[in-house]
Amino acid sequence: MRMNEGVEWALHSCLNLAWIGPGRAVTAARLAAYHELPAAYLNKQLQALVRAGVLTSASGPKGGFRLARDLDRITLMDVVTALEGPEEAFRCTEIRQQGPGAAPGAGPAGGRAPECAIAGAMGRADLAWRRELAAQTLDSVRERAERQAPDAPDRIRRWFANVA
Amino acid sequence: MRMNEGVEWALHSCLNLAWIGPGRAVTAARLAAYHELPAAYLNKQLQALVRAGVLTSASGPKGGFRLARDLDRITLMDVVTALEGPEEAFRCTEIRQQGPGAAPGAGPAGGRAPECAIAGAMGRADLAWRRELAAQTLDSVRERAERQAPDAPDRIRRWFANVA
DNA sequence: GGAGACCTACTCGGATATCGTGTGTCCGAGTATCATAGG
DNA sequence: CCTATGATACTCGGACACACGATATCCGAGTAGGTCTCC
Repeated sequence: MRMNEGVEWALHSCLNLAWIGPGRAVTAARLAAYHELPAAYLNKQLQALVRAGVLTSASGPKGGFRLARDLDRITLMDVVTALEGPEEAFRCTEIRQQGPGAAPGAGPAGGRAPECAIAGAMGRADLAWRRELAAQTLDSVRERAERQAPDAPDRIRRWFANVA
Repeated sequence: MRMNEGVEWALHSCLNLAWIGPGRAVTAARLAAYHELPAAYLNKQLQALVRAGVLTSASGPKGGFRLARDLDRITLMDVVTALEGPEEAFRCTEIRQQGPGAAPGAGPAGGRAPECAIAGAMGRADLAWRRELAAQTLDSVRERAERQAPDAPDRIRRWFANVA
């Protein structure tokens, strides 16, 4: 059970976009170059964020990506869901209703069987995870990052300004 | 990000083992047949549980698997960790320290850089997930399952008795 | 009749193929900019 | 000089390969029980 690597890339890119400022769009190539990532693949991840409404994109010269809203209105949950999909990690395949020993009354087609106790338990854990993800905004992450490296915003702003 | 399907199989098998009773060992083939699962592959998952100390195994005739301890001393966390490994889903690859814009002082080799704020935030979510997994014992799951299907224990016990 | 050794059948355990999803790459559609020509 | 038009370069967006891990399978090592033989 391994999370898509693009989640890390996307989160860093969102923070970088915020530090650069909403003034202008930044291309996927620039964002990728900053961390030496494959540009086309990062582009793919950013597309997913656009579909999810976290970023906006523009084609052509002076085009690129920019944040669709402020960091304090973007949660970790938004980014993870955009890239990993809405489904939870544990997928109940209802094997309890398969095989010779399955309960006769509650067939898969018959329906209205109460939720599998195992799926319910795993679902509670998943819910706790999502709750924590939704409780943390990218702005809170940015705040912690700046506390650890106060010079980061300036350094990043300057680097992107020079390259552009 | 999808969890190993074997987790579901293992959890159901543990519950079945508990309902059958600690009297005798059950082979992977029997456990698999009950849900029409590939026997050899289920065997592989059960092996992992043995390595983790959740089950014990015995070879030869009258061999098979049995619970290493009572259900109330086995948590969902035990099973998940046994099959998925101890690492968390989000792996920080430290891309913040890669590329031309990386902080000069805190190289990967230099070390003692404070934890990445993003990894920390994702880690908190992972911790909430694991905490919930560790808080739920298989016995509590069994209890809920029996409340939903009170006839399940008897039906299972009888099926395994007949086949054996 | 009893005990010991051998044989057999059965199970786990790990090494070996196959498949699917994530990872990475490429080319086309669309657009803002710039140069150019005409009024 | 100002405006309209076409060419151009640049960007995103989705279609196309590749790789690695999960899935599935198979065969060998080890063991308990049964059987046969010998005392």
